[in-house]
Amino acid sequence: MVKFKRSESLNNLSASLENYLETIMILKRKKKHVRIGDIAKSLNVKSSSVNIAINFLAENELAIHEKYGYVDLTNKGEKIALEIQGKHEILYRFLNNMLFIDSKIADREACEIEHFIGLETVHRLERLCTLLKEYFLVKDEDSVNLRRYLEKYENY
Amino acid sequence: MVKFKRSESLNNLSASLENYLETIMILKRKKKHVRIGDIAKSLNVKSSSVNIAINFLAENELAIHEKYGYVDLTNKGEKIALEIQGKHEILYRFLNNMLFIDSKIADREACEIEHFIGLETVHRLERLCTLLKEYFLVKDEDSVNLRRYLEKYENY
DNA sequence: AAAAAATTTTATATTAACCTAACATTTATA
DNA sequence: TATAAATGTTAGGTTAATATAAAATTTTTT
Repeated sequence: MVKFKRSESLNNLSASLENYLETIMILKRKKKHVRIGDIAKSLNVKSSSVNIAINFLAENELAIHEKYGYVDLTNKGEKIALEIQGKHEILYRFLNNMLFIDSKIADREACEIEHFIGLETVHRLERLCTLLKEYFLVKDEDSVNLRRYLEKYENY
Repeated sequence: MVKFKRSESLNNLSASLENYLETIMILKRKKKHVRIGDIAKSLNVKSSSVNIAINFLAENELAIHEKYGYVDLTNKGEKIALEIQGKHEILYRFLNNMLFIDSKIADREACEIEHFIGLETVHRLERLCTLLKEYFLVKDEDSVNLRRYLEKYENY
């Protein structure tokens, strides 16, 4: 029964732990009170796995969890969650609105890439999107043409 | 002593195994003969770890490895390695030439993202780069201006 | 060619992230 | 309110991916 043992100062979280933080935040927006089981269902893992991860986050002051009670984020945890969610959103929009990747695939890829891309990079990506929309995709027709051009190699 | 046990048909490789394939290919271009130790040095892991991974790849007909001898790729292994390297290259160029991300950071991020982004997505990304260069970054000045615009939030 | 050095392999250990199964607690209901 | 159902927790496994240490093999040097 090996659990989480990254006992040092914990300056950077794993993709998995980042996902737990992100999921708590998303669920909180819908349900107000988040429980271990909600997180498990949302992430498609067992509640025992969630329990261990959340307790680890709680030990590191990123989440709050009373036994058999609700799960919440600390300020520090929420800050990180918001950051990741921001990355996800920008990546998703780039993939879906600019590259016209199918929304399910775009979401899946954004969900992975968000853990490996720096804040500076996503900010620049966001600005590139804005710029392209303003100066390059002026008319609806432009967007249709871009899509047509990008999709040329669809059946690779 | 738990080793790799994904004995099923192995339709998709882990990021780690993809990196081993990619590394073998890159080293082969420089040295002709690749040894376990070269891979270890290149990936900053111990040769014992490399040994286990390469033998697993060999069992799955992606690499060739004679005891105490050289390491090579099978055709199947090379095909995968080329695919990943292609993704890396496109991602790197996008990050570095379009978003003006520092080359070391761009390389590091490309090296992670390459394992999570689909072929279709990178192909569209590549085409977007081509298009932007042709129609949007016509003069050198355009590129300078784009860079200035994207770097506005450098100190976030 | 024998000894020393370097490299590779094997055996064992560690860690993150999951799992199953059994136990504990809370909530709902008969 | 006692019991059943649902939910949460704990204990113990499994796997991928690494590590360390020691044994095996190859290469180099004396």
